[in-house]
Amino acid sequence: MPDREGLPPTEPAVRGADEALFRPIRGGNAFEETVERLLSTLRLGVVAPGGRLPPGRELSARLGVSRATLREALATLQTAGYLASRRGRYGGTFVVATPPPGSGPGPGGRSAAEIDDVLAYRQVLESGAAEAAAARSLTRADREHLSTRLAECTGAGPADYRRLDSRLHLAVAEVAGSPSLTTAVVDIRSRVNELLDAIPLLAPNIEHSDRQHAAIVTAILAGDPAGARRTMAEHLAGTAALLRGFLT
Amino acid sequence: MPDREGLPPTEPAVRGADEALFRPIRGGNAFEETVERLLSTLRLGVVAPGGRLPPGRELSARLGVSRATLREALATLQTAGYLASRRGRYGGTFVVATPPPGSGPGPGGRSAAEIDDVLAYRQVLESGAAEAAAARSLTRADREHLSTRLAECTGAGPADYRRLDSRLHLAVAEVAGSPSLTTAVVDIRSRVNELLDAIPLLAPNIEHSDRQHAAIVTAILAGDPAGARRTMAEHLAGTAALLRGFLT
DNA sequence: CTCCAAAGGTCCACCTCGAGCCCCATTGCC
DNA sequence: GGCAATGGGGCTCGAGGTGGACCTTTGGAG
Repeated sequence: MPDREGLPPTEPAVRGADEALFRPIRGGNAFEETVERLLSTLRLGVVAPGGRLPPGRELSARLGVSRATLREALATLQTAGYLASRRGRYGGTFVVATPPPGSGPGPGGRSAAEIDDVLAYRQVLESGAAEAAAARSLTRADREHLSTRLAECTGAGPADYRRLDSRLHLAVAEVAGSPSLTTAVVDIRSRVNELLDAIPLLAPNIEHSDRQHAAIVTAILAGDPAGARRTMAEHLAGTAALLRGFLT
Repeated sequence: MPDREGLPPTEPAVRGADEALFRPIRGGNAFEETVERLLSTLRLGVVAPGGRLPPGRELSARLGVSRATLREALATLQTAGYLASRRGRYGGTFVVATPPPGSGPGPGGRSAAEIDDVLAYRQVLESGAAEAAAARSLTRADREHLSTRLAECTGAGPADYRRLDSRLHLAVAEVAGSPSLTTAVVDIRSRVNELLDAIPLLAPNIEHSDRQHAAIVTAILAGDPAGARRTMAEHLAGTAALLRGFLT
C-alpha cells in the first residue's frame, strides 16, 4: 500500500480526535442499547429497589424505541432477575429488591487503560460539576435537593450505600444547571458503578465518604467553588485509589 | 389522571437524571447521524479545507454504516457545497475550501438556556482537560503535538482561525490521555463552533486569544495543573462573554 | 356487582437499513 | 497500455425495528 498519506493534501497527526469523530454511529442495535440504558438506571438507583419503572408505553415513547423492542429488553432483565412485572391496574414493571446473586455483567475484562480512562474522565466531570454547582445561585429547591440526598446517604448501610451515593453525586450535577453535564455525569457514574460492583464496600470507607460528602455539600451550599472542587477531587481520589488497588 | 406517583413505591424528585436516563436511544436515523458527524468533522477542521476524507469504503466501515448510507450523506453535503468528490486514482472526497456562502445550519433557534448549557458544559470539560493534561507526564510526542498546534494557531488569519483554534483545543484534550474525555470535548467543541459560526471574528479577539493560548500551553508543558486550569478558564470566559453578547 | 381504566402480553404486516455482492467510470502512475 | 485506487451505481437478501390492533389481568369506582 503506497500509504495514502503521501502526496495529497491530507492533514498530519490528528491523533485521538479523528477516532472520536469517525467512531461508529451506532453503539449497537436498539435492543442492546435499551438494555444498557435500563441497566444504568438500575445501577444508579434512579429507580429504587421496589420502585416502579414508567409504564411500557410511556417508556418506549421516551426512549424512542418501539414497545416490542422495549419489552424484549425488559424481558431480558426479568430473566436476569433485575426486574419483575405485575399486570392489572396499578401493576407495572418493578425493580427487584435484591438484584445481585452473582448476576453481574460477566467477567468484566477491565483493562488498566479503560480504568484510567474512566477515572480521569470522572475526575474532570464531577469536580467540574461541584465547582459549577457552587458557583451558581441555587434555588431553594436545589438546596433542599442536595441536603435531602446528603441526609439519605449519610449513615446508610452497605446494602443501600452505592445507590444513595450515586443519587447524591447526581444531585450535585443536577444543581449545576447544565443538562448536558447531567447527562455526561449520568453516563460516567454508570460506568464507575459497573467497576465498583466488582469490589467490596467496607464500613470505614463509608464513614470516610460520609464526611467528605458533607464537606462537598457544605462548600456548594456556601457558594465556595474552589472548596467544592477541592473536596470533591479528594473524595474522588479516594475511590480512584480503591479501584486501582482492587482491579488489576 | 390519578397521578401514578400516588401510593406505590415510586421515588421522589429525581429531577434531571431520569430525563437523561430515559432520553431517546436513537438521535435519528443512520443517514441523519452520519450527516451530523461529518458536519462536526468539518466544523472542527479535523480535515482541513482542501483536505481529503478517508475513502468511502473505509469511512463507511469506521462509522459502522453501509456505503449506501454514507454516500447519501456525502451527496447531501456535496449539494450543500461543503464537499466535492473527484474520481480516479488519488481521487476522493475533498473538503471545499470556502464552505459558507450563507450555508449555515438554518435559522438556529438558540435559546438562552441552550447557550448556557453548552457554555457551562464546555467550561467543565475544557478547563478539566487542561488541568488533567498538565497533571500528566507528557511524552515527547504529546509536547510536540501541543507546540505544533499552538504555532499553527498563533497569528493565523480570520479565515483559518476557528479551525486551528479548534485543533489546538482538541490537542489539549488529546494529551490529557482519556479517550472518553477527548470524545466529549469533540462533541462540545462541535456544538460551540456551531454557535461561533453565527458571530463575527474580530482581530483584537484573535490577538487576545493567541496570548491566552500561549499561556495555557506553557502551563501544561510546565506541569502546572492549577495554572493550566486557570488560564483555560479565563480563555473560555472570554468566548462565553462574546457569545452571550451576540446571541440573544 | 358491574364496569372501566391502566397496565402488561401477544401477534402481525410493513419497511428501513445494512451486508455483501456485482460491475462501471475515471484518473494518474509505472 | 496496464494497473491500481478511487468514486458511482445498482442489486438482492435478511435482520430487526416500527406501528398498530387486540387480548388479558387486576383493582378501584360507581
